[in-house]
Amino acid sequence: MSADERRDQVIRAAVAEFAMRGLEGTSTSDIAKRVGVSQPYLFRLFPTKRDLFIAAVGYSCGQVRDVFSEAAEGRYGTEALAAMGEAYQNLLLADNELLGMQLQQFAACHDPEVQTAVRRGMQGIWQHVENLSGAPVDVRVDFFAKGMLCNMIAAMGRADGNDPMWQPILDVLRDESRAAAGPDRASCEAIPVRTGSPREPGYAEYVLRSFSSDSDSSA
Amino acid sequence: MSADERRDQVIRAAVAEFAMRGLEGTSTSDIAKRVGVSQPYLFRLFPTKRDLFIAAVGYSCGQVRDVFSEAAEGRYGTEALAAMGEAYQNLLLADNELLGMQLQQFAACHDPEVQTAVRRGMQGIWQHVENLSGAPVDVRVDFFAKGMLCNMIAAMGRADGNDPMWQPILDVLRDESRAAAGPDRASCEAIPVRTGSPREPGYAEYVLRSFSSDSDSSA
DNA sequence: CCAAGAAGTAAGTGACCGATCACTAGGTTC
DNA sequence: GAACCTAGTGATCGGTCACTTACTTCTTGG
Repeated sequence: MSADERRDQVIRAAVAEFAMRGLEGTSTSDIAKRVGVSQPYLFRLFPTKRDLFIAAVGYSCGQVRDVFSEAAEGRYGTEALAAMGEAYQNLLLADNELLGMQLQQFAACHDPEVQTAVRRGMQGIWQHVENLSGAPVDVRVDFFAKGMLCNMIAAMGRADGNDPMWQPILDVLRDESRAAAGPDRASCEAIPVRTGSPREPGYAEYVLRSFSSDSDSSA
Repeated sequence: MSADERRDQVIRAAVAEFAMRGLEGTSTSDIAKRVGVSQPYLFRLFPTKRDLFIAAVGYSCGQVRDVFSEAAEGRYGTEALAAMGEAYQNLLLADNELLGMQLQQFAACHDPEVQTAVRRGMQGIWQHVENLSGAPVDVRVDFFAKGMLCNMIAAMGRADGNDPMWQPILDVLRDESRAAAGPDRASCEAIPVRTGSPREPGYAEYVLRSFSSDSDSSA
């Protein structure tokens, strides 16, 4: 298997592991074990654990963009937003690595390099939602705000809808996103949608930047 | 110094440390150093590091409640909510441990015991906001959703308002909370406010539960 | 056929971490 | 003054961590 293919495999495994225990709580052995390679080999593919984490952040942000693209296909304005929101909530219900990475990446923002990567990833998602929906900024702010609240409720394990306290809140989150797509909010319907935003450079770009010519110069 | 006073001191130090590096990234020596006691002594005050983290979660949730109480004093309905929101945003600007604990506690929710503690803490805050504002559930959902979004933007270091991309978003967050308190949303104005919700059992209750009679029975 | 380079690993390193244990100092009570 | 309690420490242990070094095996193209 080529190193690039391996790197891809490692990143996917890293997403799964980092999503559970975070940057500091995950050992490189855990990731190596999941891939099925030796732990030292990870350090040939990625210079440091943090760099692998950053790549995982980029990958998972790309996944979010893909989910949004798929959900919004053929829809416009707030209707697209509602579809994206519903797709996202459904994703949180299915135990998914996306939630974990969302939580862990913000928690790891104390590290400046991680922070920069997270910022870039979130900007990419934000831009993508703007391109897909064409909705005005205040509507998008609402969209993201509620998404973040969904994350927190899901983190607390109350996204399955079996809790008397959180269920009404989840209902509000779901109903409002549906209502927003209804006919009473007409301002966005006519906004032309700029689709096909060029796929932003994600983890692949990172890999290229870091490993374009990884030579043992001292050998 | 009595053990209870020390425990309090340790919890405050733990909040500061855990807020930065999280449950797994913080060493017990770091916390001990900050307090000025030996690291082994922490384990006389708290049985495990995780228990200390849980106590820190409880403490920081209590702080949030206190901030809300102070901000909402003498205000009602959405007006109280707006004041709380503004107080919270100002708190995020001043580099505060609250943000870090917010982020870290959700990231640590993979641990079931931590998750339970976080859920209890957030339920306490949620209940507190309901009591203070008396606002209907959809308004409160909006309030919390935007608070969570503020957290994320602050985590990315863009809460200081010097970023061309995030500034408009922060403006929306601030303006909307103000507008919501304006006269065009009257439904909540008349709702009587139940103040003085009994201070919920926080970390102190935890301490009592765990250390009510800590005896070396084998000696 | 063989050299060069790439994929991959076994073994190891020093640092660190959470937790334990045996112990001391100072005070209180009969 | 013996018995007892509480606050607090030094030493250290078993284990884990990220990362390194030196090696082997496989592939490939001239």
